[in-house]
Amino acid sequence: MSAADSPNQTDPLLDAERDVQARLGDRSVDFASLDAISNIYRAAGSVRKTAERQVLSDYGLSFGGFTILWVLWVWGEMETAQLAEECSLAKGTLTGMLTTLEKQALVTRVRVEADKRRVLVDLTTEGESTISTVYPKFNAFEGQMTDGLSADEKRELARLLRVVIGNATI
Amino acid sequence: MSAADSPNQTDPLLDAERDVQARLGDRSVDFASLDAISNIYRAAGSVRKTAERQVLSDYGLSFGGFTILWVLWVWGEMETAQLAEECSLAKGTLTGMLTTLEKQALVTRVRVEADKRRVLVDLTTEGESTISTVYPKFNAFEGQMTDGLSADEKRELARLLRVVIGNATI
DNA sequence: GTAGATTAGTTTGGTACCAAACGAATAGGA
DNA sequence: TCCTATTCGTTTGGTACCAAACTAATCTAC
Repeated sequence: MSAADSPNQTDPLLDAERDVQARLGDRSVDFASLDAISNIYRAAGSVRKTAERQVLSDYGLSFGGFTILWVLWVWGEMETAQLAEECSLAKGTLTGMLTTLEKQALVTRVRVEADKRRVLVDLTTEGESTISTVYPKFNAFEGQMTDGLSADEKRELARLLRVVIGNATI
Repeated sequence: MSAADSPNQTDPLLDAERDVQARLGDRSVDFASLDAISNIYRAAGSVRKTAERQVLSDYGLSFGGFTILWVLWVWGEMETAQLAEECSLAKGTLTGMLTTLEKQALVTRVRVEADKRRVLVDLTTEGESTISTVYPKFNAFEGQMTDGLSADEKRELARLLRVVIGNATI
């Protein structure tokens, strides 16, 4: 616990809890849930920003663009709807991001002959070369972001988050 | 473990790992870090969307707007720079969001007389009333998102995430 | 075979978000 | 006392993102 490490200093976390409780008066606050959930955002935001600055900006990729390339790289060509689902994006958002990636010559869109409503998205040769260069760096970055955690702790973190993801996607 | 629960079904997580490994060939992949970090995004994204839909939309608040109100509510009036830092937002972003909240009559901006570069932001009476109504619902929602985790597991989740946050903000 | 419902992707309108450039105000030294 | 450097918040230009409206294609009943 960070508080135990420095017993003579004020713990900002406990300060925050005390201030929140003061605002809430006699109503009870579920601090365990509050801390867990709020740290999820903080972690996601700072890891994302750091990834874009340290890894992705060199290749002109946003975090979302990187995710799209990665999904296509691992699972192969895919229809728009499935790709949006896989990347957790609204389909309208994906349209715009694919246009960006198309301009960068990293992906192609091909209308399906048998059903002209559908569009197949795939990596170009350049897209494949980009993601296969970037991904090892990104994975190393992921290791750096989890530095200080044992392999078991990383797996435990992933497991606890899966519970939250399950609760949120219901 | 989810794989152990259903030994006769294919585990999508392991499928993904196998496919990623296939793309990487003989290069090694740090799957423990990959799963931990990628679940942070997934969790943050789905919790955020769910919060906006289930709790915040009733009050016309975005997630960012809610965070601003919450910080002001707990710690009181604050200068723009400090508020941006506290909310993990770029200062330019905060300017726009404060304009939105000002239009909604939830916050005020007052230029500091002694130093006219500075601006103090504070809740209006309506802003205070809004956040004190919304926050208990939001905290209940946080509990719902961590349903299935013991109090110890929630605290462990928060602790593991603090390590990641520390790594990212260096 | 065609009218109506459904489905797929795109467009639209709007907020959120960042980094960098900017302008006004202050501070600090010569 | 200026003159420069610094420090504020805002503006700018651009992407990302969502929900809802829209368009074209396909399917289903009849």
